[in-house]
Amino acid sequence: MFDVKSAISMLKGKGYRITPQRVAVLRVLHNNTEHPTAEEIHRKTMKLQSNVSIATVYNVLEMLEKEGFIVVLQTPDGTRRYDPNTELHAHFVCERCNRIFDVELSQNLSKGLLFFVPEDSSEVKQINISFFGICKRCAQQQTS
Amino acid sequence: MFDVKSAISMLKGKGYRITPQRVAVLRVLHNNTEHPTAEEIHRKTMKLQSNVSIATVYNVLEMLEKEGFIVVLQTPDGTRRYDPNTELHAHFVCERCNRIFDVELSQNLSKGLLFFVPEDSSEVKQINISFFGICKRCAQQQTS
DNA sequence: CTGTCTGCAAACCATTTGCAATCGT
DNA sequence: ACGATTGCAAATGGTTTGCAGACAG
Repeated sequence: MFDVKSAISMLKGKGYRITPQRVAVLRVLHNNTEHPTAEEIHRKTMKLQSNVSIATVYNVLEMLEKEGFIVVLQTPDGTRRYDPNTELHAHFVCERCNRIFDVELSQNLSKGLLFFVPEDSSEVKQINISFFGICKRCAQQQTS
Repeated sequence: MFDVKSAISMLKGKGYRITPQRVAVLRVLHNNTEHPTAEEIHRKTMKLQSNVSIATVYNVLEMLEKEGFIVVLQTPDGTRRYDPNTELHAHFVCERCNRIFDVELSQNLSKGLLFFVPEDSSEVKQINISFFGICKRCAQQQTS
């Protein structure tokens, strides 16, 4: 998980301009374990910085992913969610409410997985492990 | 991997009508390891059955997923791809050309993964393991 | 100052939807 | 015959784009 101050100085070092919009998105994502959508990030960012457009949120998210500060998750409903935790871990994805929960993996299993990285591909940049099902909260509600 | 004839009889047993469109989509997906998009499936299906609309392809795919004959994969570019191989296996996803390649996992690792299925969620219906990177073919081409 | 970054609003495009006509059973 | 299924064409909605103005360095 990045630290806001050091993330800012790293971005500055790479030549990026430090705009209030970028800082606000960084602050929203910092320590965020909710796997928010772009729209949710936009809503929260506007509370810190009223003049932020959704287009800018997408711009900043794309930049943060490119620079390795966040990872992007595709959900079954076709939307994307953003995760500042870039360590190898798994997700449980609720197919009803589309929320995502973190699932910790053991060191052993993580290393075991890397063993299967296909060698004929140049480089594996990311690994995604997802369990799909219905979360506890949705399971308790009637199945309409 | 389903067999076309037994898939048809299973669907018939469940009360589904056996339309030429459904048979054609089943035939396109049978033994298909290309992880095609809906549009690719539509194109190939039309070669077997000229009167198939893209809406019907989506209908049939949704039904086949619901009945457990195929699994749906989300790609980084936001489109969906369809896989008739419902056994637990991993994928290598090329972030440049968006093609998907199968990666076999050992029995041991598969079982190890199941160990991490979160117990406080009612039921895990599917597990997805994906490696992201650049495939050999794309890596050989110049990086524009 | 200068070129990057932003906000706006339109464009994009995979997927979904509504409905009348068709066709499997 | 009857209701499930289809094709059509429009709608949907998350994401992207083009561009003029704003602003960080």
